[in-house]
Amino acid sequence: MRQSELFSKTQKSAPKDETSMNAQLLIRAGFIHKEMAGVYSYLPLGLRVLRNIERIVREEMNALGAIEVFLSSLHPKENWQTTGRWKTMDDLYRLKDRGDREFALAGTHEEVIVPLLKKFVSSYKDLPLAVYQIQNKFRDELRAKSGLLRGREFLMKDLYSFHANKEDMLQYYERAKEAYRNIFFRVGLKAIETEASGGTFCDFSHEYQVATEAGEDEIIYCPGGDFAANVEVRKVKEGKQCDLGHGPLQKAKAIEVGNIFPLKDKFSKAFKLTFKDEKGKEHLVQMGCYGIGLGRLMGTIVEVHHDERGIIWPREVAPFLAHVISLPGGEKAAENAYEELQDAGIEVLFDDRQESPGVKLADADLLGMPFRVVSSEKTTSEDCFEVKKRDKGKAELLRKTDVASFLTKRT
RNA sequence: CGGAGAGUAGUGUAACGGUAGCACGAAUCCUUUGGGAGGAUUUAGCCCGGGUUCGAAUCCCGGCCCUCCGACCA
Repeated sequence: MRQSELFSKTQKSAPKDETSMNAQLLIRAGFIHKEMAGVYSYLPLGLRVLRNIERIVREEMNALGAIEVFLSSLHPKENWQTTGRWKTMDDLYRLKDRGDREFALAGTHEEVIVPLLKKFVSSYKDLPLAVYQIQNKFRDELRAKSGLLRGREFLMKDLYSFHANKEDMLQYYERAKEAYRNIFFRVGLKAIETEASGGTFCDFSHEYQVATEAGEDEIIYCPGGDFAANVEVRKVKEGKQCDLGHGPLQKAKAIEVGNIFPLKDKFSKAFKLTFKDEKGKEHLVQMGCYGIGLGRLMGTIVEVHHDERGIIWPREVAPFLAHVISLPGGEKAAENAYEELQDAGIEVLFDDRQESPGVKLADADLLGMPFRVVSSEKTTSEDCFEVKKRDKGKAELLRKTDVASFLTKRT
């Protein structure tokens, strides 16, 4: 993509009210636009990041054997009355149509997926079954905050699994953990699998927590990685020695980027979602549900991967792998590099704008592509390009023909 | 929802109760070009509604809205 054709622009200063790093950097860099507190639009570069996160999540969900659907956002009030949450879910958006008929705006989708599956699930032969979607959720947060970290409207991947018995559900639950670990690793986050409360749903759940001061949760974890719990479950104390000799347990603030629940029959009971076994006997379906907030994930990545100059996107989620910068004397070679790198299958943002070198280099740091490829009078005279990794201090001169392989090399 | 702070141009920031100014951005032209370049000309603003006052960006009241702390939170 040519930067001269990109309508979003960078800002030198962040909006004065934004104190959270992800909001400051993503707004300054033109990735997102705030419509109101907790509600954001995604601009071209931000959308590319979001789509990359979605792609990773889809790949891992599909590998888990889950099937994608797209459920409605407007829900009949009756479904929410059936589970009792029309009254009890405080952050549920409730709305009326012109005839005063009431609806819920999707805050989550158990109320839709469970009754939906009643239509299709009746036999043990229909199980197990796992469906997921990537879709907006709406929650009437009393206090939306911290940029993309807590919104009123946000993109979520929600997976629901359905099983003939609890053992099968718990087995799938373990496989889902594996998928979640893969997802967080691929988006460049070190997520700690954390024991957490099951809330009103079940005895326990697991959260995926990324330790950072920007977080609003608190976890206690073993530095050796064999135990972690949200402080809400109070099973252990900070400072207690780890049983396996990894030293004292530590406390840290963290962002919850994922949460998985062994629901059992909580919702299948409410909607009477049942199946008949081999002998014709009827049982409640056992369920699990598994969520990841994708916008929050993007915000978390920025919280963790940035420096004083801007964002440092991990490779798999970066909007483009390379940022080709055309400086005076290197314009023509830059054009060639733009075409040739794309021909080699590399996604390139090409800064072809008529701006001073200082502006272009500062913007490259702010936007945060993993590689910066500079073409100038100096590099052209040596038949080279200057290549710099965003997270490394020094640049190196590479022969033009070596650049593509250098960028695609996994290091 | 409780508490605190803030709303002035696209962004950031000034102005004692008395002419709304500066920087960046944007536009035009000239000169520049390896870390947010210089000159000239131009563009654009007091969150909304009341009140006090000769006069309100400024003081008072109400509302809206944003941020932060807390509470809440699949």
